[in-house]
Amino acid sequence: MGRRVDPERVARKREQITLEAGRLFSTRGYERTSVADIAHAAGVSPASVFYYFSDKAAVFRAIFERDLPAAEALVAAHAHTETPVAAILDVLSALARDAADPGASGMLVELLRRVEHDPELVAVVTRTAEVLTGGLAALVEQGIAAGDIDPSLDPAAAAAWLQAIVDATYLNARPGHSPLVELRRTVTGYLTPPLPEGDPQHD
Amino acid sequence: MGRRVDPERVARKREQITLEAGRLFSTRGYERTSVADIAHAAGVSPASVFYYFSDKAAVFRAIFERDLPAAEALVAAHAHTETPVAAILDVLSALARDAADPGASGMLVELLRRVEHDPELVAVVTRTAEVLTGGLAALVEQGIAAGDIDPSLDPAAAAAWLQAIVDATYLNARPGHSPLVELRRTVTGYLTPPLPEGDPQHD
DNA sequence: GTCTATACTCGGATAGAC
DNA sequence: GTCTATCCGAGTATAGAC
Repeated sequence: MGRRVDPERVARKREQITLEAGRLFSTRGYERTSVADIAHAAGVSPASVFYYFSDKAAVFRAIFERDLPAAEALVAAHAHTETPVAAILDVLSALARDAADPGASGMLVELLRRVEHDPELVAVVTRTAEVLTGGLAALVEQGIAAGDIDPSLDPAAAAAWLQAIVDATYLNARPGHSPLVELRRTVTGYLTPPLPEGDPQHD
Repeated sequence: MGRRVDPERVARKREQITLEAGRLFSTRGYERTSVADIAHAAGVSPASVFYYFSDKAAVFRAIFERDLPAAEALVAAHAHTETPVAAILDVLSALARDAADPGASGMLVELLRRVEHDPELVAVVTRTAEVLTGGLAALVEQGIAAGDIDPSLDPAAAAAWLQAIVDATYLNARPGHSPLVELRRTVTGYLTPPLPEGDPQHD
């Protein structure tokens, strides 16, 4: 009658393997990281990795499964605001926070590479992306309604573009240099109405 | 006494192999593309590939070797202008032109991945990047001098950031969607002085 | 549950004939 | 120059002992 498996122990083991795998994938790349490498880093045997994961691709997917709750929390935290543009900047800054981390850049690159070959990975990341896109699009709509954002923008398209800009900060990450200033300046410049010659003040 | 090798023929063969390799690398990825795949696509044997290239990595590098003259021509064509902001937009539009090509996104990702493991590839692409950065930085300086660009911007940093925005168009590429509108809007918004409350007119 | 050992496949690169 | 044939190393995944 004793419990056969300790789900908490399993979760810890998976977490441990996932952590080491993430480090290796981000630095060496997916194909150049062998399961033996992961097992060695995690202090287990290759066979144990296959006990906790169905195959190598599943190890990679596990890294991104925890992004969904984080994205939901981020969006929820800024859903109700009276300053939509500031909220957008906060969300994007949070997303770009890790850009300075040298491994994060490599991880994004590997992700972009892998999604083309792993349909299950697509399912994992599109859910996260949809949450972010939806949240950002809603904020863009609020900004338009408040008159702070150019009404000619399509909210969904703008949200996708803003995320692409954040991704670009990862790709062009340089050590010791935070992209936050450029990011803020770019985003505000993109969202703000172009002030076509004449309506300078309205208060 | 006849010439033993026909350099033009060699160039054509290399070009042919490079072309097919580029297609395969961009869709399947570097590691998942075997030399046998490239040879088959080019209609030659694997051994012939190694006759024209020292190894697989050299085939990949060859794809980017022709970018340097293109970059030099692009920069030279816009070096002397009286409308620096328009020139910058032209240069960036040209760079983003290929973003519509499906596969171009994959190629960018593969490149970013490979540079971390191939020092010779770094040498190839940094020369191209330096040409572009130098040309763009010069245009930014001219724009500042002309009063069209915010003087608080650092030309070199701005040039690097502009290239990051071009990368974003690749990441945001979707079939049937031209990135040029977002690109123009984003770049002008970034470069233009922010008009801080009070100096609406100056003529 | 975790290990050792291994079956099986595949890819890069070379040798040598023509 | 271009081919066929092949060597060698590596990597995923599994079988089965403990």
